[in-house]
Amino acid sequence: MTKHKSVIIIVGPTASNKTNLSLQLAAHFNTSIISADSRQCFKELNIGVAKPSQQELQSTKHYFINSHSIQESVNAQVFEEYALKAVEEIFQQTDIAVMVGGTGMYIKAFCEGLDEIPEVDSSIRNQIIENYTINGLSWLQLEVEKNDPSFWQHTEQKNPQRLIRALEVIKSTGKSITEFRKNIKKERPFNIIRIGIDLPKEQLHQNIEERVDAMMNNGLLEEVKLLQPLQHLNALQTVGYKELFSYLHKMYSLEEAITQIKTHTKQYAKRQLTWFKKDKLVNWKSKLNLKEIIAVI
RNA sequence: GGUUUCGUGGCCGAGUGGCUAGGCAGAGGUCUGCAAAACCUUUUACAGCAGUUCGAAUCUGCUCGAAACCU
Repeated sequence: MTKHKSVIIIVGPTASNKTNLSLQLAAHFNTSIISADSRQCFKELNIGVAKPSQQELQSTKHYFINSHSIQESVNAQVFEEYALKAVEEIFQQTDIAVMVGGTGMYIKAFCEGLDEIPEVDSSIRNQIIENYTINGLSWLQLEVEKNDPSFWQHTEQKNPQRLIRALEVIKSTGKSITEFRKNIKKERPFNIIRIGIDLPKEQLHQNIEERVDAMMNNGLLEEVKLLQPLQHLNALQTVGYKELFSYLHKMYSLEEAITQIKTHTKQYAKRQLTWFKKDKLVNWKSKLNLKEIIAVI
């Protein structure tokens, strides 16, 4: 059975003009766009996450943009489910869907699926986090070593997020998280075409600096001030927001905060590239040439 | 002109005879439910010259440079 439906995924670092390309593609194929971005899905975040403009959002249907609240917990599994549904919906109209985004893990979850792990009761999770907050990393390390020694041997032992995850799974299911990790890539009922945008580093850095300046001119600081009461939320541990919270706490000057945003955005872009370069199925392009990309498809 | 204090890697900063300071930035990387997160690896020093010493970023002298005060 050959698959006659396809999802075109545009990946690449932040500020590489992916949004623009995705809009052109969607217009060309008369289809919709699924955003694969862990921050643009939040309706409360606007200027700092470089969303498409109102006009662009009206001209093309976008999924996973403004679809969630920063109060909700959004993660790779939520995205996988949401995006698969969206694709199904799009395929009722046409044979091609466009996905665009920079969140590597979300895209991986969409393409390959995640192993089934039973949902963890939030009270278990909260208790672990509370204990960790009070007793620190060494407590977490001891707990994991005691409860799940096989996982402990093979994990990043100083990475609290991974340790918390392993601990909550074994406490809630009685089984090690390693038992759930089958590493089976799910087969999707559609083709996946991956296109990566890779600009020269100097160009990318220049784009980033210009975009940060533009965000400030467009009122990012005002947006951040309004969100200040919620700054503890994970969704606000975001480049462009956390630095301005620090500025508002007088930890450094506005000028320093802006420099930090630029630096952190460049670091983020580098991490994105590291992730996507590992994916051998990505077809890399250095120019935003629609014809060239359509030729690949 | 004089007195004093100081000069540590791209930046901040500890060290006052022998033992990797550390942080930031830079470079490279990891990744199955917080991923714009979290974590790992890593390059670059002791202003210069001469001296004391087995051994000097650390002590002495001179030179250069900076700051403060005095005239």
